[in-house]
Amino acid sequence: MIKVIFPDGAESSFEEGATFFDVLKGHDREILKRSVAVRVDGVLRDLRSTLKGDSAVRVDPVTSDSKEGLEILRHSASHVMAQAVRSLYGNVKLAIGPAIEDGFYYDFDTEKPFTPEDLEKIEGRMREIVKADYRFEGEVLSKKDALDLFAGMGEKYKEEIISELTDTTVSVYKQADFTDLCRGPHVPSTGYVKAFKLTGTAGAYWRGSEKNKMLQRVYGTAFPTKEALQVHLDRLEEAKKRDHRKLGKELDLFSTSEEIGSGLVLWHPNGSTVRMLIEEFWKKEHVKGDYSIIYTPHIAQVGLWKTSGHWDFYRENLFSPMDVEGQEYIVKPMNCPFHIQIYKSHLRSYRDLPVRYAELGTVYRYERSGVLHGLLRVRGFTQDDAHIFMTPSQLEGEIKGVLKFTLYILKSFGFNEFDIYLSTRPEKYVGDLENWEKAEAALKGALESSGLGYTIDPGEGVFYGPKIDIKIKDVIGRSWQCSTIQVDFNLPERFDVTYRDENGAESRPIMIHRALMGSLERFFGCLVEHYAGAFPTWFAPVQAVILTVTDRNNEYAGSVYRRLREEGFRVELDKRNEKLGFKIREAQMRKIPYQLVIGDSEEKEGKLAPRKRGGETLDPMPVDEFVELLRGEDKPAS
RNA sequence: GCCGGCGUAGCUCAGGGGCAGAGCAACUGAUUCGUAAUCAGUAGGUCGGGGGUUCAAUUCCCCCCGCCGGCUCCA
Repeated sequence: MIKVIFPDGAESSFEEGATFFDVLKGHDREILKRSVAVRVDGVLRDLRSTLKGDSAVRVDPVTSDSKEGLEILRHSASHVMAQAVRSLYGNVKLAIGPAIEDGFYYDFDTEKPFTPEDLEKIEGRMREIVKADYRFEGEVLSKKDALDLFAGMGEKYKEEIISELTDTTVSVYKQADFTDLCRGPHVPSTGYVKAFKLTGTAGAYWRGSEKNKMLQRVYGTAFPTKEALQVHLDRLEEAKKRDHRKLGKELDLFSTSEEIGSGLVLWHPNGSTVRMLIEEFWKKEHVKGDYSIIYTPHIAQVGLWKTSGHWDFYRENLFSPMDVEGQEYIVKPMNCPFHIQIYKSHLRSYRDLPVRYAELGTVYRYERSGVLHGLLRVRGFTQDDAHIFMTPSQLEGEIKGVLKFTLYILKSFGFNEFDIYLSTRPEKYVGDLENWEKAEAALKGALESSGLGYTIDPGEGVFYGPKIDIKIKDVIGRSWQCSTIQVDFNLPERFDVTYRDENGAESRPIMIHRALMGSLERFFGCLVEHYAGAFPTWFAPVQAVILTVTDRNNEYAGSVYRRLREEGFRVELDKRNEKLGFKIREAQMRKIPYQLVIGDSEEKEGKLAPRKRGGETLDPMPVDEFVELLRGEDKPAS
């Protein structure tokens, strides 16, 4: 007999050879219903596998609503999909089919790419397979037997995977006549994959390398219940509604033009107003934060970037040089060399440090056409850039200061949840190891003494130094990479940046590169999606629109309009000969925070009747009172 | 850059080898109206661009451009 200990502390005994089905059945039938696998002394196993060995084991059910369980479910769904594809299309080779963040995919090597109709066909066949409820049966083979098996099936990708495994045995799973290489575990049978949907196709390189063959990937998702699947699909719908590209058009915020070129953004008056307000706020806060605001040119001699190292590291992303009287110039891909030149325009003393230069610097990078995406990935964008030059002993304190400043700015725009990452030295790097270690330690120290939780992203640092990235969470839970704080020992070296230390000796300062919003384009796109276009009053392009009920009210409405304008508010006056309902609808669709209704009764009493964007109507109030109300909202969140 | 899809009026979209369609927006007129669409009329197009097949191409084929979903990349 083997003693089984459950997570709640309960214990029972079973014969060796009992399946985990039997084990759970005796413990809790409800949990068994939701279980897709078990953890046995910490190791994931199939429900169908059996108890053996030790005198006592701990058994934790893995339910489909847990993170692990969901992964198992989705992984099984990918096998169901592979089975469907295999049965529908003859000459298909299987590559890999893992569970991912929001679902699963499977890569196939096919003669013809899948069409949307194929997707429906595959989904239909998957439903048949689910209905047939085939058992997932695991089997362990020797490496050689497995190689023979998959070689016999012509599965060259599986062969490649197996031959690179170091284990002496490999496991395979079968359902009906379909066999796949798989570590497992799986749900007990295909019937468990009740709620799934195929979501798209894509080309994907074998093993993620451009040098390899492009395979056909099919994406799908699966959930424990139809309801959970629907919630997920609704969330995708919601994200679609918030898409900044769609809202950008609807709210007349920005556009791009085929005649101008890809990835180059035109900021329309509405979008420009938001940007202007962001920039004004940004500048004011940077002055308060002891930064000097500077401006630098858009083109410069290519030598600057040869010195910086970017010419070697990022040449394929730089726009081609232009010839200016025999000198090669490029349009700038970053601002740092300019800031360094300003620093170097004087001899600096340790007493001058830290020196903080901030610039809303517009840069241009040649992004490959396939990667462009709305405002989030463009070829011309404005960084809210700054470079801080400091002594080594100032480093940690400066990083702390930047962290605090960053969170303050982000919170001002209504973002309150963050994921913080510390990216360490990548494979391709410059500089010596000692400096890298110092820099990583300084970043870590600043995070820890600021009491901020973070995740380490190994090898994701920039070639010249480690960095902290802050991702903001939007209102529907998506992450956006905006802020970055990078330590750099390299550029000061390359540009021979110096200061005189306490002993009058020439010393090397350290630089921090940092951007809080990243780029204004990206940050704006994020704001659009976070607020679904309904911007807070303080940076809404139009804060209020006055709506007259009839022509009789035009004169009074005009005086209210002038008053609000004089107070500095962004107000419009809609005195078109239209019904009130029509004007409200239009203002509502433009997501203007306040609609101010003025009819005969308001006019008589010198009032206005505010209606909020959400539909709430306020009692008519004197104009002065509304001025106070609006003034109260016309400022950042924190 | 690569794989796939798409590109028709300002916007959203229908159509399809034989005269180019709707709704909204625009414009004109009527209506003076109280919290999400008043009515009528008018105008609007190189069907992304170039080439080819055809008596005839917006429709079929090829190339290019742009956009979308991914892959790869992202200082």
